[in-house]
Amino acid sequence: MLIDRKLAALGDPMRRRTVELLGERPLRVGEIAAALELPQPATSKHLKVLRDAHMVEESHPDYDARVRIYALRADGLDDLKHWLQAAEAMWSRQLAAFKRHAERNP
Amino acid sequence: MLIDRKLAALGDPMRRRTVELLGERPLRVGEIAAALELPQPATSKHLKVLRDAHMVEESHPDYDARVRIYALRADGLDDLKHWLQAAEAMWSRQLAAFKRHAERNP
DNA sequence: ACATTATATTCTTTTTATAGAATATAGATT
DNA sequence: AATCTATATTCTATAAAAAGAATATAATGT
Repeated sequence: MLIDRKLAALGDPMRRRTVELLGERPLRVGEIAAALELPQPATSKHLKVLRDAHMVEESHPDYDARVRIYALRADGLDDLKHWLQAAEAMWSRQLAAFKRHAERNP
Repeated sequence: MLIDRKLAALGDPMRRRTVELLGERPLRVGEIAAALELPQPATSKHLKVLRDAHMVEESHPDYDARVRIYALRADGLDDLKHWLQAAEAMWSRQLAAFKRHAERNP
């Protein structure tokens, strides 16, 4: 499921940093690799994970067709937000039930 | 960091299902293992991961001291919510900037 | 054409995570 | 006391993830 891939993708510190870097502006692979202090191939692989999780997208600038620019994907957080909203609802229901239970058994 | 542990914890399908099960009501280890169709030791290990990520907590009922009941932890989603809020802010700033850029270069 | 640059893919090695089996611990039941 | 039950811990094997090196691809610059 996509939400699994997103959570797993963000579970890795390097990828979380990548997302945070892209939060400032779109970047080339090389710039990301430099910022992460990681070899380019490793960086490319992390980017693939983020791409497969639909968190980022690639684009080819017209001034140089070799370059790939990665940017946050507009709908990248949607599933995560939905899951978190549902989780929050569960959470508060469960906690309310627990509270009622505790009040009945003081 | 705790947020890393939370994201990584939720990245595993079994643990995500565990959280969703506990969203209905607190459960014993044995009940969770049965629901996941996973051996008890494996289940205990997943629960440890969730505990270490401060997502769930253990309690000992007084009617049987062998039993451990796991429940969602009240503050379990807080860091996640904060991170997501910050991420959303980044996201929309970045997308707005991209939009401005696109409008300048039609 | 040749060298260089940007990125991706493949392969290998190392690390980490997971499952599964066996055992440990502690408490309940008879 | 002996046995059974609930859960945790340890150990081993396996699978998956990560880094690193080497190579591939494709475009640019000379």
